[in-house]
Amino acid sequence: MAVNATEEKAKRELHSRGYLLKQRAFLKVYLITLAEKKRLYGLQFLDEIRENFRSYGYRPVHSEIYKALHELVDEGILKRIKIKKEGAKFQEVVIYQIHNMDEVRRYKKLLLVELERCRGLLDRALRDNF
Amino acid sequence: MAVNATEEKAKRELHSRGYLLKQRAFLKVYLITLAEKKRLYGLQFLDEIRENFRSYGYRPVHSEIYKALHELVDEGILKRIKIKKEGAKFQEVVIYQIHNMDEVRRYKKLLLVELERCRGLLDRALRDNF
DNA sequence: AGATGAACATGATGTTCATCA
DNA sequence: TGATGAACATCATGTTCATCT
Repeated sequence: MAVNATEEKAKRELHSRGYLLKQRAFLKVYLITLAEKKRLYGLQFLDEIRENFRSYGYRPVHSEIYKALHELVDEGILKRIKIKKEGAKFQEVVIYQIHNMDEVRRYKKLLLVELERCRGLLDRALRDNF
Repeated sequence: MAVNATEEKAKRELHSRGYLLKQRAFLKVYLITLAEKKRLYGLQFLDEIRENFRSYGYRPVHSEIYKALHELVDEGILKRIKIKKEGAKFQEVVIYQIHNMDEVRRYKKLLLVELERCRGLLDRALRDNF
């Protein structure tokens, strides 16, 4: 009895009191999906996401991206790979790749439910107020 | 040149950096719509909204409702009416009613656009990641 | 006890600074 | 200068306290 504490904690990472999804979690699904498709480093993830949402006016900041990436690594979902970047200035860069596919599936499943819940909330608001 | 400062300010009341709608604004549309339909006081608004979103797991807190109501009054959208509540304990209660219909329309128009933008964001995320 | 409201605390996010290559 | 990251600041929201009937 008493609702599973682990579950409660998981919820709090998604939202507060059941309102809309936190930005951090929203970004994390995108980072996972992008990591599945391409080999990118921090600021490239940022660019991709900004570009994707340009028309929506959504423009996340770089520190949020880094924090999200760090969390994904801590949770064993992604892994870090340091790479010497090509070009005139041999700069070191941190690439993120999928670490554990089971964890990826678990997280995405969670987010699918959550995104649909949020969409339901907005649909409801649109119906109720307009 | 330089985007209208008033407009910028209005945006910041809706969201931060273009991410999803803030709870405060979300609640405000509901409070307006409810005030159009019924004569309610603070905690009754809260109950109605909680009941409406029970199945979504969304459960706002009382202080947010009061803050939202106060803002709506400050913005000239709602007006306060003090009423002696019936019953054994003649308690005073604050009813909220529509104050300015033009302001109501203006705010709702703004929120319609915003809610649709947010829904677009979520739809996009669902398509991009699943 | 129910209602209103303010004060205060926390936590998510944004801004700025530091370091490295 | 671009990239990474941490430190720090701010602000939205949640928790707690005070007051009144």
